[in-house]
Amino acid sequence: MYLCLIMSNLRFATAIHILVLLDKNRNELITSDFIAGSLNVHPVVVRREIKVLREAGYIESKKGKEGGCALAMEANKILLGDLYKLVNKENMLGRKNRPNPDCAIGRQMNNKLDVLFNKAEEGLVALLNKQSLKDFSDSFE
Amino acid sequence: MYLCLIMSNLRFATAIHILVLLDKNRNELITSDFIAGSLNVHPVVVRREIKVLREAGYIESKKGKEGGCALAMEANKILLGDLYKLVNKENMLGRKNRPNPDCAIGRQMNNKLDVLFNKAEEGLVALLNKQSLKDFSDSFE
DNA sequence: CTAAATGAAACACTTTTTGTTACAATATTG
DNA sequence: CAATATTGTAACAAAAAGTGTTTCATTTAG
Repeated sequence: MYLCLIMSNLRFATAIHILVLLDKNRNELITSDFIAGSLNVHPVVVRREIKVLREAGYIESKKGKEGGCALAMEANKILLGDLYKLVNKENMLGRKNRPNPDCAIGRQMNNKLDVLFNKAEEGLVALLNKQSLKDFSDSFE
Repeated sequence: MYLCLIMSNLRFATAIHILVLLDKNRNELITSDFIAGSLNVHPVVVRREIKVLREAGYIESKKGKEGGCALAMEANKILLGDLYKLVNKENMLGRKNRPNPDCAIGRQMNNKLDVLFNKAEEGLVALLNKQSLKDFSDSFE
């Protein structure tokens, strides 16, 4: 398991933005250019995140002219904690030093930090999972 | 308030390592060189973190020959959630894009994310605050 | 005075993250 | 079938964040 405690990238904000737009435009195919316009980033950045969301089963996309993407799940089944884990999959664990193994404390430190970080991660994900994409999206006017 | 969800730096791990060493060597002044040896990093990196811990009142240091630093508080008064906030003070809020203000969704997004991130941060800090430096330090053999 | 330590600034280096270009593949429309 | 609009992806460039290092002034003990 991994733990990310500092949101040092924009991926969670980007992913949730994409999903809200798709939820607000159900029954339509939305292009990455349109999403990029709302997010104010490059369309390729959007497509990168779309790939992750698609592979996780949250959305599906259609290639070619008149293509675009749409939600592939009910919005109330998409939980924000799961989304958080998804976009931070690779580097979830809090970063650790490589302490001196000759030091009695240093030797044990990373195992202790792992325990601490894992507990924190579980709590955080559980907390975020109390809210679904639907809850979040419905809070918009 | 701020929220950091991904631990993309080593500062929390470094700060907690320093504090555990000081707790395990109470009644002694520990040099940044000694700490750096245990952490396996440059002494200046240690002194940078020591400055933050000192200004927060957790430790005090003595200059000059035979100098060093020591805990300035009881270890059970130092809560890990507070420590987490301290080392991530500047960039705690999850990072956000700068969405297009002409988009009805984009316009509202960052306020909504702030609410979400603040709630998550509070929960995370509360969870970490269940553990003090003493609890953590005592778990070492 | 000398030695050992902190304090702090400045800069270099590395890693992470984001932005951009380019182009192949695919599907729709006429 | 040709033209067009779109996704998908790779490769690279640029920017930002984080860490490492050098340097030196200051302080204190002996």
